[in-house]
Amino acid sequence: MKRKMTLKQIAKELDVSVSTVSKALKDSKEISQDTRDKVQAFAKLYNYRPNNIAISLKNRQSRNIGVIIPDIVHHFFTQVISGIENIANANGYNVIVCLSNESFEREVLNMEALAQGSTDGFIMSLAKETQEKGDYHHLREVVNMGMPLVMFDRVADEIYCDKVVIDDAQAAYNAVNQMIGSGCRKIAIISTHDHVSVGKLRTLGYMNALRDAGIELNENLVVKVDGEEACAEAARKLLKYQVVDGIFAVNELYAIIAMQEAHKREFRIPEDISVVGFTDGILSKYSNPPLTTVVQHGFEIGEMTAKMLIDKLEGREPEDHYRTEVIKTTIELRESTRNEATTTL
Amino acid sequence: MKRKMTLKQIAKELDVSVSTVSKALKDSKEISQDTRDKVQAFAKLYNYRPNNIAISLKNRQSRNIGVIIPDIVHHFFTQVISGIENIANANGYNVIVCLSNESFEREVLNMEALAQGSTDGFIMSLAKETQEKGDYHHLREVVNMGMPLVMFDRVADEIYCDKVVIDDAQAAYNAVNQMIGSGCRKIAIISTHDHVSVGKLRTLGYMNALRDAGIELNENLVVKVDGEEACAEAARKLLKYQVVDGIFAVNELYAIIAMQEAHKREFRIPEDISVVGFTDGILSKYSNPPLTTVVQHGFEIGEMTAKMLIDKLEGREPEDHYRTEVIKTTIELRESTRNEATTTL
DNA sequence: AACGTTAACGAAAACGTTTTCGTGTTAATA
DNA sequence: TATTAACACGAAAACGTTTTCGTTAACGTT
Repeated sequence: MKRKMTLKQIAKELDVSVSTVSKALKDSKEISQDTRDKVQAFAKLYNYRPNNIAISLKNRQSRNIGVIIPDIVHHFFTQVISGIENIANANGYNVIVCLSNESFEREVLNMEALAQGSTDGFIMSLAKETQEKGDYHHLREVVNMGMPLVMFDRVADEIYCDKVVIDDAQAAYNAVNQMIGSGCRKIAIISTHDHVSVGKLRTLGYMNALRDAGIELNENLVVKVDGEEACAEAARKLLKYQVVDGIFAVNELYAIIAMQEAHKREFRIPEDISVVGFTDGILSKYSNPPLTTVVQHGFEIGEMTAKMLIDKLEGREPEDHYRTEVIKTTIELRESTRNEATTTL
Repeated sequence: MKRKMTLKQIAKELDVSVSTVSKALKDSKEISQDTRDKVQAFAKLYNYRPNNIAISLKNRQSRNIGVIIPDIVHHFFTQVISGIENIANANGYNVIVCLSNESFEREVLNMEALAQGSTDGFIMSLAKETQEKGDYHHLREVVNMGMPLVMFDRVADEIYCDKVVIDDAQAAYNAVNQMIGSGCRKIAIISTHDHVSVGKLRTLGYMNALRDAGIELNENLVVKVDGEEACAEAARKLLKYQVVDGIFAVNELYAIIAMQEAHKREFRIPEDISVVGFTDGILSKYSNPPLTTVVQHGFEIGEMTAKMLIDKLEGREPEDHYRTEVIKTTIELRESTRNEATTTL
């Protein structure tokens, strides 16, 4: 490993002091033009670059942003990372990505490791396990240390920090409302056994939409499942034993699976049954027929989290004041729904 | 921002020297049991953690791995990152992710920024622009500095470093061979205008498979496209003007698009036409019918790159000796092909 | 009494910066 | 000529560690 050029070496070579070199490189007028030129030329020649670590130590900041997410293979999270990276990069920050893999322990370990100087602040979405446990001591700790924290998507209400979320209930409401507008009356919802808000909120939006349209809630059309197989099974039952003319699924995958089951039973989509998903991903775009979905705008969420964090880091926002930004969802109308001239949201 | 506990503070509080504290915390027997206990208790009470940055500076290593990839929203890359993260984490390394967004400039900038102490080594896949330019000075630079570099997928042959790739030609050969085995004789290939090896190699494998099966190459069945629309157009022409009983696409998306076009023209899949894609992603699994694909095993590729890098970093591999690992691909047989009892590869 | 040994600790250097506060030299001013 | 101001630079501290090399005191050995 070749030694890297340092101020000290330059100083020695040019027979000046380290301070002089440092100042000369910053074009400080405390140093004569002559010396400045000499130093700069030498530095350029040997391709001198200041050592990030030394600067971090000196300034007590790393210019790194720690991102802790449950998992990276989901489209939504990659979009968020993309957005974060975009803003971070533009502001001279690097992004350190850690995966909790939905594990509480790894989430804690990762946070603790990064919190000791590696990172100036955190952006995170909670692991499922963490949500179930409801143990947020690690979050409290970093917040108490004065490290800015921005949570998104899966957030902990009881932690005081900046947050970026979508209005799940409203988004679900809009989606279901759209289905109603296109003539659906027997709309089923396929949701998850969420220990968390997300599933509940989306179900709530579903119910409100029905209520506001004067449609009575049929409990048989409200199903909660975990896993692909369970979803397929539930869809089969739904289609076999119930009268259904619309299915609203709380994620993309469940919607696709429901569509597949509908196909198998020879339902026509969207003529016989409309299907709407949540979280716009690549599946929705290329499924057959393409799926109408609620778009969460992960990229914008990522950008927003990064903006909020950097604002805190650079002192543009007061430390002790926390905001919760709600990012608007939209509906991407595709061919799995009958899209009359109803206003798109 | 509350000050973090440091050795110096502990020393002051307990009225001993910094060195004593440092040694006591490491349970050095140079220090009396008494003092050790006292120091450790105090440190625990105040939740002392050593500052990563200071340690990095001292040890001249960051325990960070820099990963530079063109883009993160593709399933393949997220799988690779997952694999990297998995191994890195297990070995006490963090992963810094930077996106080049296929831009040469950002790739260079990111590398240069990370190379100054932030990172002990790099794992990367080249941006398209970089490949077109063929300008690899930034890679040379980090290699010359003695920083380990591992390239994967889109690699630069002329750079001496560790590499992890798949055998594109062989994989394509196997895929096409599989189609031939199931009775296809008029097999088309939809490839990209790659300035790079990948497209060429896969086409080569396609040709070899035909040759070895004694099937004459029909140039009309070899199409190169860029972009989704172009692909759809090409598929339409293929299906309209040529006799085709199999389509091999060099990526997942093109395969799906080809299937859609085939559906529109009322071809039955796989009865009339077999379709095979490359790069197993979520689309393949949930398309209708599910798509037979060549699986690249991104997770394993990621794990391998991380292993190789860490081996170098920890001195388990000689600095000046470079390996190229070829990760085996497999074929995931699904319902877009007629899967006779031919050996799966 | 002189010497060596050991235990327990501290001082200081080092990692590579930045920044404050001198200090010596020269030139301008009173 | 004496004073001041400007200029050009260096020394040293600081960021938080780790590690080497003392140093001191107590004790045991001849």
